[in-house]
Amino acid sequence: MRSDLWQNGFKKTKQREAVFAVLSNADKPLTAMEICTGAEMCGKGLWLSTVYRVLDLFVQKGIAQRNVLAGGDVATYEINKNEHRHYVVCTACRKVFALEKCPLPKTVHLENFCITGHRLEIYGYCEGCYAKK
Amino acid sequence: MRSDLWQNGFKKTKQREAVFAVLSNADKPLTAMEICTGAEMCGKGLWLSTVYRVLDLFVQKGIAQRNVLAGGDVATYEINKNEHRHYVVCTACRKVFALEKCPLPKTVHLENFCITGHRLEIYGYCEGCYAKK
DNA sequence: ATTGCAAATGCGAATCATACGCATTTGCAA
DNA sequence: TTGCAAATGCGTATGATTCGCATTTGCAAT
Repeated sequence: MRSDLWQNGFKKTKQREAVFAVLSNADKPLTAMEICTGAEMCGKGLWLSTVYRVLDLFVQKGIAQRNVLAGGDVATYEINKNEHRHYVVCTACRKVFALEKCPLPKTVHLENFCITGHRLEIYGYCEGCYAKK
Repeated sequence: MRSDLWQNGFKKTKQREAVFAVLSNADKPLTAMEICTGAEMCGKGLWLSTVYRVLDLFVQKGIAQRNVLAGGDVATYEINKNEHRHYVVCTACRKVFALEKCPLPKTVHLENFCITGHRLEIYGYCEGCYAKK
């Protein structure tokens, strides 16, 4: 775990560590609910509203990123690795796969706009769902 | 207005025409609420739940597309033009601008996945908001 | 035109994700 | 060890979206 994590002026708590741990071990973006049920809180419960608060903090501090995948209606969160990640979503079964590298050229530039990031999602049918058609 | 629109087996109603008209005249994706208040229903009110139902129908039939722009929590809808569109979002003031052309190379391909589309969003700061920092 | 009926809408209430409020608890600096 | 600001537990509020049902309406058949 990053040792500088808790030195940005905010307190180290079990809840925050738990949320961070779940996000760190995930290979895809997770919903607040998934984080809540997936968290190991040494036997004690972790409240959903706390998860949201922790996530808000992480997003604000740049530790995590929030987004809503295509067609979905719940937000998902992931650790903000500096190399950005993109996902492939099956519109039939809603499974999510990570893309290894960003297919976007590095040269993108815009007039009168300061680009800080981008979001790319590819959607379609995964092998299994395609077969079913 | 497309003349084949109402021949796909569903009824032509004032409400559907109104929603379609608003979406057609928009130059950016709109929320259900914006569509609701923007609709001209010859004096009569248009209910939000009806707007949602009409939008669901349009999405199902491929007439419109639904998405949730980065950082936001409400869905937006737009007419599904065959040439796809992408947007630039200012994370400070939440203004949305359309991108003229897709910067993604046409050659993107994936193993074991049938790509039907993609979604790209660029975010950052618009001129005004950048100046304020 | 009129009729009949399935489909669509008006309207309100339900649901679900997310935010908020406040009393209690907990890190951590002094 | 103590004090206090910050964080959490826990419940409730809010806002977007969906559902249910009685009424209305488009349209095919008469």
